[in-house]
This record gives sequence, structure tokens and C-alpha cells, in this order.
Amino acid sequence: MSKQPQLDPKYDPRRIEQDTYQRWETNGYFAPQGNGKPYSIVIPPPNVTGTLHLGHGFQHTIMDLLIRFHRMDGRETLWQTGTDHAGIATQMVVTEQLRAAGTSPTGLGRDEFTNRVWKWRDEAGGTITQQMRRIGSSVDWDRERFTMDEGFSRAVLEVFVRLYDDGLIYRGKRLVNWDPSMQTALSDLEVISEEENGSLWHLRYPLRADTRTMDGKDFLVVATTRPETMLGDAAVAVHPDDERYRNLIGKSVTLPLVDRELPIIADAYVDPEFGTGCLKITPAHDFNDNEIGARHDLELINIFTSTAHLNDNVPERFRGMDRFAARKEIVSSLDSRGLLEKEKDYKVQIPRGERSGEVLEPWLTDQWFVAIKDLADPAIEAVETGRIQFEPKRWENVYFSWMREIKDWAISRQLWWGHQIPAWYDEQGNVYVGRNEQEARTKNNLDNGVALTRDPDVLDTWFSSALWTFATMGWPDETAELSKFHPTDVLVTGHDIIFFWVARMIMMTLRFTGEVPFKQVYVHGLVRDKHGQKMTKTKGNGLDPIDVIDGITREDLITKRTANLTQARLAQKITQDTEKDYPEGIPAFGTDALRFTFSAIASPGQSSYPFDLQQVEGYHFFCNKLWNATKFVLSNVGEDFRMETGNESLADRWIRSQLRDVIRTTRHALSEYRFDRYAQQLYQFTWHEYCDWYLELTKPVLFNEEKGSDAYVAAQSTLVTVLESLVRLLHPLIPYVTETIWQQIAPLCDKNHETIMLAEYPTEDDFLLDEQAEQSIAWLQNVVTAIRNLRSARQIPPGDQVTVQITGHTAADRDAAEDTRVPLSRLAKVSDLDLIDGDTMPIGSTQVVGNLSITLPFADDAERQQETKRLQKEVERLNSELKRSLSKLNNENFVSKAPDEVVNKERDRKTTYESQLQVLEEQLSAIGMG
RNA sequence: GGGCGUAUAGCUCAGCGGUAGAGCGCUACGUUGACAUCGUAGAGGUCCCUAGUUCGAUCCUUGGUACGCCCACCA
Repeated sequence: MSKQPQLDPKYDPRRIEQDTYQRWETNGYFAPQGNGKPYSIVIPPPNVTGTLHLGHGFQHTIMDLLIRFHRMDGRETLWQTGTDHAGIATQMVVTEQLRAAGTSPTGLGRDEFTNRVWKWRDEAGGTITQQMRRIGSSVDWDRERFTMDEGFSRAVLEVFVRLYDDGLIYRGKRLVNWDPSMQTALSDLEVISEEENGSLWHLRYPLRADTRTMDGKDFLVVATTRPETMLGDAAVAVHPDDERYRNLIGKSVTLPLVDRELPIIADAYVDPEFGTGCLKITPAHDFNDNEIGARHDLELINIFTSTAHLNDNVPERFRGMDRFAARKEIVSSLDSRGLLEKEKDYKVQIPRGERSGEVLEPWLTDQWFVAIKDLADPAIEAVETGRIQFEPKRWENVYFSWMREIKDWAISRQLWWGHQIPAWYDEQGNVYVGRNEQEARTKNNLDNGVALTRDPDVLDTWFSSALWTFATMGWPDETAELSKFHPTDVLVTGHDIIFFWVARMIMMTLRFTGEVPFKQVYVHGLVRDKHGQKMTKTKGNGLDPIDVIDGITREDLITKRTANLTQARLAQKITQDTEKDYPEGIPAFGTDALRFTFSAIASPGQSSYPFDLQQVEGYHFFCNKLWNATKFVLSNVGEDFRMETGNESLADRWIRSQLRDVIRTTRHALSEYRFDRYAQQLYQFTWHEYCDWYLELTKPVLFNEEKGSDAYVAAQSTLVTVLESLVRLLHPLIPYVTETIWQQIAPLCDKNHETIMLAEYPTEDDFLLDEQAEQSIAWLQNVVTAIRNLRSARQIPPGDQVTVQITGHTAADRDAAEDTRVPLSRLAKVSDLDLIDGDTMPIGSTQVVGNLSITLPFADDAERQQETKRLQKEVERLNSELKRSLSKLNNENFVSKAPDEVVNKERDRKTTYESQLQVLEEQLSAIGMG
């Protein structure tokens, strides 16, 4: 990597980030390298139609963090990337474009349509991969895959054919969730069922002339939320033990409007408590009714077309009507015949298509299914036995509860964009499956004289994504990648796709490779806006990660948020909200700040993370802080710099010892997927230890000692060494700023890697533990803080020098004071530090720290008066602490039952309180007398 | 109807069987030779309620309340 110019005077992410990424990519740093133990992650392939949202940004940050860490830690690291063809979503997008251009998929025909989609993918599908680069994702672009590329298609065929041959894929006429607008079947998971306002209608079905109910009525009343389906009724059911209707079982009613004779059947499914206890049975249009119908061998009367209009199986006057129009018509027809008993408002669960939002219809069609049980059992076991572990663990229960009740998977879709099902039909409708038509013929001894037609349907997108971990590595061939990088180490995913994707990957991968797809599943929450609201188009509260990185003006943000909105009122509200929340637009915070934010909010236990730009701003300041600290270090190393160890001061030894501790805790945090702690620990160390204390502690050395002296060189060397390690520690989190800094610092440490990305991650053993230094600096910090406290209480201007008297000190304190005299005087603006022996207590403002008393003598009487108040308050506080401590120690049970350690600690506290009180009371009376 | 999660400072969240923490926000004071994108000090919490277990509970257990989520065919 070419040498960069000196650090810019100002930290500006825009000046470093994109160039840096480009260098990384062109130099091939993202590819697996070295011969360490393999480590691999596959990206959850984003929809090729998509654009990057904050959720992706979060997820990619987490994965990149793990990848960069392991890569630096010596593992041979593969981050597999790619995109998903996203059947329905993509077909919808392109269809919409065609519609705008005045045509439609059917207008073009299948071949031309799929050509258009491919073309569109090639042109527009790159958006999301470009955006991934902006987040800093170090994926191996050379291995980018697509779920419909050639290799993938081969894998899909292979899986389908093998499952079919094993009897695990079958075709059947079943009731499925049908989307009348998309005109395709959907799986159960793609159905979003929500409560909506509806009605419950009570309808009268006339009994035959010779029958009456127990209470003498000549009709039965059924309750329904979907009166239009009555045209397909096949029976009326009652509970077998329901005394009210016992005499009617086996009799019949006449279906109004149709005049069909319906048997009255008994089925335990019916709840006698609900409505009238009579249930109309429509086996072709309701999942429950379908099961009941099967039990009683009822006829399946399909009354809908594929667009949910009434078909020829209904009386002529209703034919061709839309289902909702038919509902109105039927209700009013019944009403006019006196057959509508009542109608009341009712909350109904309405099933809608996940993508289209259309009300779905249970509809009878021929579809392909995966018989899932044989696949599910080993997949359950893999998690039970711990071959796969979820993190946090509670998600395993979610997985189990779904898997144990799993139903067959409807995999065929009546779309054109996707993997076409490898099945052919002869003229009699017999089905033949093969990897291609020829194989289908050969396997089934069909000569070319038999005309075959291919099944037009495609597979559910998730069928192919289920193969993602192994198909991207070359399966069904036995490739080097598969043996090296599979199973992958961890899957990073949101809980929203555990069923859609995670479970299905586990099932398919176990079946076809005998391996688990991944050893761990890290389940993260969903990013929300700062109020905890879901980010949606209609709320207009969404944020584009790129806008957080590059910044955006208020006007542009409003334009973006209100584009393509159907309702003008919404646009107005969104404009107002945006003006309120972002009066100045969004400044360019940079990728590093955004990544830091993602890491910091990734705490387990939270299933959603509120995203607040103020937080991003804070981490932007953090990057700036690091930048400026680097400027300080660089400004203090000249041509004559030499790296040397052996003469470290207490402060030097202290910061090295602290760094050792941070390396230990951050590595631990990463091993537990505690990205929040990882970020927080590094923030704390960088800002509050390295910058706040250590940098300040080096100033007296750098400014006062002779250049080149042992102490000077030790401070310089430590400043550089610690910073160099620190940026390596931080690199997985904030890759850009650390790379930029590292390029300046690394040469000073004789680090010769071209990039920080490939430098080794720091280890604990890089630095020495030094308890003595830690104690001394802790002492210094206590004393400095105490003096600052007193100064503040006395309102002594920050610039004024003070005299400080210390009593109650031990020999160790004396040594510590001696060792830290210089920095102490600088940090607390102390001109004289007197350690007074004997009993004479100096008079002044006093603060006690442990057994030490620190006193600032008074300058005049006014100060004396003020001090009394402060001391009284302090005495009061200490007294109450002492009281609490005493009550514990006077408790027999506490002393006898609590661990010695705890009791001793309490005793020490008590002693300290007492001596502190004594000092302060003495001081109080001395002041009072003066 | 089942299941799960969460309740801690003004806000967003860590934490823990032994005297409550961070970031942001707020207050006061500061142009100290990296940084005002900063520094120093400070205010601010019956750790949702209840009953237990315990020498000791914010933490464990019971029950409850509030909010959120997932699954499910009550017409």
C-alpha cells in the first residue's frame, strides 16, 4: 500500500473512507489467505432488488467485525457474499415497470419477460452491493454468487430431483394460500394474519319440511364471517353431544340461493358455545372445513377463479362477480328472503400476502410440496445436541416449537422469475422428474415420440436460499472450499427469518451434506427509529445508512421520504416530522461512527434497537478524539524517534498494564458476541484512560524533560506502542480511521504489513501486568480528583495554583506522592505539596480519600465560613454510612453467616468511616474556633 | 388461546445475591501548547408492584400490572 500523506489537520471521514476501501478491494485483502484454521461466514443474501437499509447496515457491521477480527487473529477467513433472486419481490418490481410502460408480463411472454428481469438485474441489481462497500464490508467479491447463477441452478435441480426420488417431494391438489392478485400459491409463512374490522352474519338455512329444531324452528342458524362462501357449502355441522341438535344429525337443510341439499353432520370440532353451535362447512375454501370435509367425505365445491371471482359452480346470477361484491349481493339476497337473522360488527383475522398485501384465499390447486417430517427430525436433533447453538439461547425454543409442529412446505409458485420446476407432463397428465427433459425421458423409458410439456411453475425463493451455505461453495461437486470452509462458523441473522431461512438451511444442509450449515446462530434484534417505531415508508421515518454516512440536507431528506407516496396527507405529516427532527438535515458522520453505533446497540436480550443519530454523533466525536490523540502523538515524535523499552515510568507501565486488561476483556466480549461491551470497553480505554490520563501524564515529560533522555524516550515509545495496538484493537469496529492512523504509526513500530487488515490482532501477552503501577496511578487519580473537588467547591479558578497539605499518610503514600509529584502538580495545578507528619491537622478545606486527608488552606475568613457548611454535610453523609455499616456488623447472623470476605470488607469500611469522621470533625471544630 | 421478551437516572440502555453504572441531555466554571467535535466539577434513581427465600434481594422464587413480540383454524 502506498504511503499516505500526513494526517489531515481535521478528521473528515469523507476524505478517507472511500479511497481506503478501494485500495483494500483492488489489493485483494478480502480473499482468504494464510494457512490458519479456517473461519467462514456466509452473508444472508439480500434481495437483488433491494437497497441497503439500517438493518443490513447493522448486520453487515456485526459480520464484518467478526470477519476482520478473525482475519487479523490469524484465521484463514472467508466471507461469502451474494444476492438472492427474490422471486416475488423482483417479479413485482419489473411488472410494475412494465405496467408503467404500458405492457405486462403476459404481453411479453415468459421468455421475453425473464430476459427483461435479467437485464434489469444486471443494470440495477448492483445498487446493494455498492452500498455494502460503503459500510466497509470486507466480503470476498471475487466469489460473489447469485441464487440463480449457473452453479446454483445445478444445485437446485440436484436437490429437487433427489428429494423427489426419495419420495420427499410430491405433487397434490390441496388447499393452499392463494394470492389472487399475484395469482400464485404462497407458503404458510408468507401469510400475514392480522385482526381487522369485519362482520359476523347469522344466516338461516331452512330445514326440510318434515323436520324441526327442538324449539320448533324450521331452520338452522349458522354464523359466518364470509357469507359469499356459502355458495360452496357442502354440509352443516353440529357437535355430536349438543342436545339441541341431536335429533337433526343425519337430516338435512336446503342451501338457500342454490337449493342444494346439505347433510347435517356431527363433528367434535364444532364449539357448541360459539354462535348458535351450527357451523357451515365449505371444504374448498376454508382450511378447517377442508379437514372436516375429508373426515365426512364431503364434496369439494370450488366456487372461485384464480382471481377470486365466482366461477361456473355457482348460480348464474352470481357468476363472474368479485368475491367482495358477491358478499354484498348474497347478504342482501338472503335478507330480502328473510334468511338473514342478524349482522354484527366483529373482529376478524384477515390473511394477507406478505408482499402484495392482498387478502388471500384458501384455494384448491395442484401444487408441489416437500414432505418435511424426515427433514425436520434431524434438524431438531442438531440443535438439541448442541451441534448448532443459538445465541441468545432462548431462540432455540422458538425454533423447536415451530419445527416440532412443522407442516409440509408448499414450494411451487405460479411465477416466471425463479427456478423452474424440473418436471414434465405427458398428454395424460403423468409427471416425470429429471435434471432435464432428456433425463426425465431416459429414467422413465419415454421415447421422443411422447410429447412432454414442462411444468410452468417455479420454486419458492427460500427453496434455493436454503442451499446457500453449501451451494455457494460448489456443491454438488466435492470442492476444496466445501472441505475447508463448511460448515461455516456462525450465521448472523434477524429473528424474523428463523423459520423462513435458518430452519430450512439446517434441514437441507443436513440432508445433502451430512453437515450442519453453521455451528452457531447469532440472532440479533431489529433496528427501529429513535422512538422504537418500526421504520416504514408510510411513516416516513426511515433512514438510509448512506445518508448517515455522507450526510443529507433537510430538503433532500424530505424529498426522499415523500417520494412515491400515494396519499398527500401522509406527505404533509412526514414533511412536518422531518423538519422537526432534522432541522439542519444530517451531517456526514462517516461509516466508522455508524458502525460504532451498531456495535454499541447490539446488546442481547433486546429484540429491537432504537437508532438515535445523537448516538452516531457521539461516536463521530470519538473518532475525532482518536484522530486528535494521534496528531498529538505524531507531533511529539520527530526524525530522532527511537523505539526503546526498559525505562518506563509508572505512567508508562500503568497504561501498558491497562491495555493488557482491555485486550483481555475485548477478546472475551467478542468471543461471547457481546459487541456492545467490546465497543464500550474500547471507548472507555481510548477516551478516559489513554486520552484523559495517559496523554496528560506524558505532557510533563515531553514538555519538560530533555529530548532523548531515558524518560522522554520511554514516554514517546509507550505513546506510540499503545496507540498502535489500540488502533489494531479498534480496527474491526472502525476500519477506516484506524487504517489511516495505522499507516502513520505502524512504521514507527517496525510493523511491515501493507494494511492493518492483515496485521495481527493484539494479544494479552503483548503487554505486562504491573500491579504496582496500577496502584500508584490509582492513588494519583484519587488525589487529583480530590483536589479538583476541593478546588471546585471553593470555586478556585482553574488557572490558579494551590498549596496542598496531606496528612494521615503511610510510607506507601509518601512513596507514591514522591513518584507522582510532577504529574500531580500539573494535573491538579498544585504548586506546593506538603506531606505533614504527626498529629497537627492543617486548617482548610479537607477531603478524605481512604486514610488520607487532603487539605487546601484557607486564604480568608469568607472561605472559612463556607467550608463549615460543606463539612457538615459531609459529616452527615459519613454518619449515615457508618450507621448502616454498624447495623450490619452488629447483626449476629450477618457476621456468622456471610462469607468472611464480605464481613471483613464491611469492617474495613467501618474503620475508614470512623477515621474519616474523626478527621472531619476535628477540622470542623478547628474552623469553628478559628 | 398458547408461548416469549422487557420494566434500572430526563432519554437510550449496561449491570449485579453484599453501599447503583455508561452514553446522551441538563447545570456551573474554563480560549491550560491533540481535540470547544474539548476539559473540570455537579445535579439527578423507594432499580414497576406484591408476597416469599436469605444474615442480606434491584438481582432468585410466587402472584400481579404495563408495554412489546411470536405462534395458533373458533366459524
